[in-house]
Amino acid sequence: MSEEKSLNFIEEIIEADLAAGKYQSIVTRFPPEPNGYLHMGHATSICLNFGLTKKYPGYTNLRFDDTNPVTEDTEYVDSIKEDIKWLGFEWKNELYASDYFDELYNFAITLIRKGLAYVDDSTSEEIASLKGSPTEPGTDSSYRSRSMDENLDLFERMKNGEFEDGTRTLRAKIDMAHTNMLMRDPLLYRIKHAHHHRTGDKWCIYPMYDFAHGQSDSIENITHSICTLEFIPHRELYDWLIEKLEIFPSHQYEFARRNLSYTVMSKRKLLQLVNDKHVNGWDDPRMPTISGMRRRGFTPQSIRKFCDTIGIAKRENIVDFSLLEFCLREDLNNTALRVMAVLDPVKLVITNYEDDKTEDLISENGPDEAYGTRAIPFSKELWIEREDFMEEPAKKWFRLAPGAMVRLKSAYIVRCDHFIKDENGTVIEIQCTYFPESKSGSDTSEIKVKGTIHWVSAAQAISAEVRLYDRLFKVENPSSEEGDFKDYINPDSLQIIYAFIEPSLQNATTENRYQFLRKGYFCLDKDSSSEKLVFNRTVTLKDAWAKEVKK
RNA sequence: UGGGUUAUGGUGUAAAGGCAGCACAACAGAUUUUGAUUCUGUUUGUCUAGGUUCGAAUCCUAGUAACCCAACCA
Repeated sequence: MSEEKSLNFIEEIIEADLAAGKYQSIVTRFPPEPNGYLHMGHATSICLNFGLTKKYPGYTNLRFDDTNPVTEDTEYVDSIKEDIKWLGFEWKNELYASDYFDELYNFAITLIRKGLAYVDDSTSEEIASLKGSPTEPGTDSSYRSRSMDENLDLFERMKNGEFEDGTRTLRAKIDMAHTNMLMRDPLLYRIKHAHHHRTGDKWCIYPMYDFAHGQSDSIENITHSICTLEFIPHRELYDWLIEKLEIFPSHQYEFARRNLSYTVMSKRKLLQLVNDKHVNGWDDPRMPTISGMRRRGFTPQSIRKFCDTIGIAKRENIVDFSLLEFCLREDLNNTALRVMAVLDPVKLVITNYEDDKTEDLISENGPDEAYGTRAIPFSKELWIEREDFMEEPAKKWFRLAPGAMVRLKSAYIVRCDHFIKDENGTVIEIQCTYFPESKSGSDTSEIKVKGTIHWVSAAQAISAEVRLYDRLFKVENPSSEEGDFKDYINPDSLQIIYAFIEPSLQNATTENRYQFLRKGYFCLDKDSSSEKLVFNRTVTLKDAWAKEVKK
């Protein structure tokens, strides 16, 4: 009795291919260029490609598309590998387009011998002007009719380093009047005297994307090469090269990249945010990078669930950020340890509690009994949340107010008798009496209260820095707004506060996730030390009262 | 003004000529020692105009809108 989950269009293609016996098993690949950090958009591609070969027989390669030495670096290779592993996926082979440089060079010679490629001495400006426009055909380069021998000779000399950068290129000979601009004699190789992160100074000519990607797919026997919509025009060239080279026929399929509301998702824009110091690096918890989200406290499960839920299609989209938050909270609710922390403290004094007494009260650690319990110190002076007291209570107010009663979570019911203000009118102390017989777990008081609030004992509380994050942008789709996307940055996306947290948190670890009761999910930040704890707010809890207040 | 791709509630995604479904969001209620969780229910949709058909989101015709393509980037 398997639940009937509908297939996305790529799964349909794969099932048809498998059913027709076209393939016995499939091979996919995740092909990042190592020139930046992975973000949520890559996560969809990773979940798709690796997910496919979990569902169907076959495997997925990790292939670094490193054909442009000036932008690429091993620093990125390492972070990409770390991010994929963290997301919970394993690649079959770790490969590099640069592994195929010799083979690619020979492919180019094959093309020249077939009269399908030529060396062009034109400058990039000349090439651009002869290219035509989408509505006008291009013009043949005057070098297009060079003899095969001359092409072979010049291409070899290009490889040998005889020419300066930009003085010559190798181009495919297709059709300068083609309606698809990419088929107008596309560049295959360019000269770059640059150091490559893997091949060093061995090469001074490097293949273009179009002459590397499809060929690498073919060399690896990739059956389904999945990319995003903007590569649709490339498919015609992809197929042309494979056909002329007579190599393994990989096929390209395209899906629409997923966009998330209230953020941006292009390497270029993310790089600007980092360079212009709008965020503190690629792993800033506000960034939609995998490393940023990891630091923020996202779990791999929640990201995988999200990718699975939004699915795959070919139309333009902006996914609600709230769906990501839902997937996050769903996972965190099941795993986070429950603790108490007061983010905006005000003193609460229990006037009828003994002055020097401290008692240990028992509180549950997690969402169910399996997580066990722990002892929390309770005493006469506590910190409670400032927003849990209202001098003049609103209607439907369940919390503290003069004369009102609430339960202190895992402790006693208290009644507010007095409060003290400073000269500015700010409440600085709330005085209560407690009901000893209302003790949590053995309550015989028969007092019913509607509200339960969290607290920490003032004497034992420890102080911690807490970083509260909000959305990075003020608008749903910063990229589609007038002017520069950076004009729409939310200036209040980071708020740093100092909170009182319960003493057990002294042993907090980065592996654990915590729910600060009634306040949200938090995780320990890497900036923490034994003297100073730093927590990141991953996401708030849903807040029905906040909605009520808005009305 | 050429070529390509796409159009289903506020959002994302199903329905391969036969009941427009699912999830998020929103709203209402129940439970609750977290105004959380959980549970129950409600609202909202096939781009437009024609046509074929017993029957159309799906097929046909004509429109409309959005996105992509003129880097020695990927």
